[in-house]
Amino acid sequence: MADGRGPTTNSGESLLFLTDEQLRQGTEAMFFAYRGFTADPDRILGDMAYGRAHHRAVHFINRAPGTTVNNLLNILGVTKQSLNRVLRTLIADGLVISKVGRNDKRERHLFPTDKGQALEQKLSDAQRARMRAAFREAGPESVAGFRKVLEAMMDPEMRKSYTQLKETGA
Amino acid sequence: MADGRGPTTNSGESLLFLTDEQLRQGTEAMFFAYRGFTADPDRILGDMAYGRAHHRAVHFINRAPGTTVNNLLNILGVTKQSLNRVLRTLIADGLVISKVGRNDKRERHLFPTDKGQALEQKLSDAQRARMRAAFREAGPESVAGFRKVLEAMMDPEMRKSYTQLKETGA
DNA sequence: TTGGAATGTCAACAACACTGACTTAAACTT
DNA sequence: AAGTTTAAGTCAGTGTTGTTGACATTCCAA
Repeated sequence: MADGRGPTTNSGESLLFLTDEQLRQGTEAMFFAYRGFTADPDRILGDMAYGRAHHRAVHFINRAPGTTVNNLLNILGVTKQSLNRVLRTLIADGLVISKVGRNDKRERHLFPTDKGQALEQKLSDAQRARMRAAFREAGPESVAGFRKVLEAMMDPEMRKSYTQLKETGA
Repeated sequence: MADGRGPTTNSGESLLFLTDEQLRQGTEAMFFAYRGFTADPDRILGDMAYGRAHHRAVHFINRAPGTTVNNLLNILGVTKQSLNRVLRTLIADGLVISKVGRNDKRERHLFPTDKGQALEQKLSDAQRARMRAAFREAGPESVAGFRKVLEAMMDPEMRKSYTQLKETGA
């Protein structure tokens, strides 16, 4: 439908990469790739009593130790009730420690334990293995483009979180 | 850990894009971008009695009209019970029609109705608007890299489905 | 001291996935 | 013709993850 646009002269430069068909392929690529992206950690988590939400929490607590609950809430984009359920089990199982803030005692700062770090390592090893293979197959220029498009696809607030984390880890 | 690797001479060519830090950033980019990717359709679906699963089903039925239930099952990667729940409501609400196969009467072929096409259009318009903006911002070369990396990240079977669909729509 | 912010908890609920068991009908296979 | 396999659909139960809404606690700040 309204799709059969050939390589018409688009006022000078070719904008073929913006056709509906190209966009639809991009959509489907995101869908299928995200499935692959989560498949390996999901398989590991399936054997335990944990799920994807635990993985995400553990990941960002490892990435930014000492982060507050509220900060984590913003990064993960879920309700505090939802996060709290996950956090409770992680704390109870000794993967995460919650420390009362020194300056502001209302805040709780979250830290991974050795056990928590071990789990994160195990999960991200599996995930990174796939990404490493994909990066290697695609090459450095493709990886740069990959990152650029993904960044442009984020909500502005998420982009801010992403950039902050990026600068932290550099 | 084991992260402080500077720009060492990697036996000739630079493999900096494969460092743990780069891979972690790729992971987080996927996470944040996927959130943005699904945000717009989710907002629309939230007002109705439908969810993301309905979106996916409607999308692929529109994309490949006449597809069988089994085929859809493979594409979506869910159990038939899970798909059936979604399909039942879509058929009941007149968004999808199920036709008995002519050659093989055990099979059901799925087609979108006008109403189903309208919903798909509405959802994918929102999703494509964001992707179009991201593509435009990133540029054609980046888009090519984006697609290349995503393809490499898929499970082989998913990649097959993706390629098939791509050839169908071209 | 009153108001608001941060955190946490309880309860109820919905979406979406899963497993397992079973039925029906059609199509094959021996 | 009888038996097996395949495609689809159904019923029941369960688990994870998300949502609201209501409420308590603690602490900071006006």
